Amino acid sequence: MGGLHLDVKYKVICEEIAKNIREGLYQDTKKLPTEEELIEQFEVSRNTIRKAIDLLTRKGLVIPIQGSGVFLRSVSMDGAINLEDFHGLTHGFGENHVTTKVNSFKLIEADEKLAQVMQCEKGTPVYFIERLRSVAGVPYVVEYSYYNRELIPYLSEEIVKGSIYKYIREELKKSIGFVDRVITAGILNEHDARELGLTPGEPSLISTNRAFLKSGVIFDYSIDIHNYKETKFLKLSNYL
Amino acid sequence: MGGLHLDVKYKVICEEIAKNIREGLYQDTKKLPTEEELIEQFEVSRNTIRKAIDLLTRKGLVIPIQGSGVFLRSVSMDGAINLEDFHGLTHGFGENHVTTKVNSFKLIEADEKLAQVMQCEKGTPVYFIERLRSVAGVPYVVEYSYYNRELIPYLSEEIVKGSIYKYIREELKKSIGFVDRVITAGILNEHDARELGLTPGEPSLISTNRAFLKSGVIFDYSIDIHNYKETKFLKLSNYL
DNA sequence: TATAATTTGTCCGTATGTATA
DNA sequence: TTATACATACGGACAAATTAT
Repeated sequence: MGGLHLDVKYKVICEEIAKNIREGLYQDTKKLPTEEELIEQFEVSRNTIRKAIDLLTRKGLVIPIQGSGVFLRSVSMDGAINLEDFHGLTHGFGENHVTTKVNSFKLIEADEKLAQVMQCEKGTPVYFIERLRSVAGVPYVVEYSYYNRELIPYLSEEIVKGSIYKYIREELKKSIGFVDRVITAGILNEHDARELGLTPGEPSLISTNRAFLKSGVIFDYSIDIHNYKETKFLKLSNYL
Repeated sequence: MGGLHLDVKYKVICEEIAKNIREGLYQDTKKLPTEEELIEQFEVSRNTIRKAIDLLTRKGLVIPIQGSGVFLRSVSMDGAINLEDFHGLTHGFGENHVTTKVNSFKLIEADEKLAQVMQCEKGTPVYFIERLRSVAGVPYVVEYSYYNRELIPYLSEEIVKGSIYKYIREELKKSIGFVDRVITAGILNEHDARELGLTPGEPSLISTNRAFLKSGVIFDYSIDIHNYKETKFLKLSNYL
């Protein structure tokens, strides 16, 4: 799940509690055990428990209220993309439900404009991929992606058919550090409309993304044209 | 900043550093001083500095890289709504640039459907407000808002003309706890198109929001129909 | 209504690990 | 290899908000 270093205590505990939440373990009280109880349960310090809860909070699963407890944040996330906890479509919807049609897969050289947004040299070899991704058989998003080959040295039709992010994490063992996402609405052109089973001129929900490795370099630039009838972005924020 | 309890050390330090960033103090190195230096500068513990940096990271201003430093995250936020750090239009764009036209302002009773989304009793008195908000003279968003009068006991035409959130924070002295936001795209109807100076059938970028007080109750439910030609949502995420 | 108990929030200090330069 | 700089983890003390008595 992105962080990958699951050997870290607070992340393990976070995952464990998240699993408990999914399985409905806290449904009677609608809140987590107290910090004190979790400390005993996991045999770690208070700081570590608090870091785990902080992670759960940032993912939008719980909301701590001083003096009262850590409450489940019951929001229906089904069929929505949680912007706080997004690691690719397959991770969110399950590998079985997501099917991918590869419309284009080629190696190109970055022109001036692409080089600028990807913060690389002009002429850098870049994989260009166009994919139509469907969820449960329904066209969901047309993705236009660019991957810097100097950072992602090998991609194949096979990999591109599945989850590229999963490949980067699990095979290349590279850690994704952070992502910039700009969300807008636009008008479908003929090509994208046809792919999505919609009509040109209808709206689209667009996400333009730049993904960075932990070292701070951009390895992926992509433009996602979403089916506006199917896509919901979820943003669960806490006041800072 | 919303949290308001600026008497808390790490929030004060966060604001201080944010101000420094805005003023270009770290532009030469493009990174913050080391934790050690910040500890000396602010005369606090390492934990407190780290909490401040954590806040800055969550707001999307910096990105810490282990072994290297805390780097400025140079993303142009101009004209965009940063989903991580949003406390009302006026807060983001400046009070002078935002003008508000109140199209409707009345007290109603929550019907079954509204009561359900606002998690209140059917029949609860609720303020209904329709506003057109413009930025620098350009129509930006049509807002349909519902405020629970049992939580926000008084609203006037005057307040509604300005920033309601500011009023809640500064006059009512209530702390906003968290917000659920669902972002979708839709098709403009005749009314909203006219308000936004667009054409019916054109796209809209829609944000449907529920805002909670720290105690966990919903005080505001609103549907924002954004001018798709003007609005960009920004989501700067770190991998968790 | 007032008090005490419960529960999370802030802040301090220290030690050790890990990634980068 | 060494030094630097952030990450993880432990411990304790007190404050603040809520809940129960």
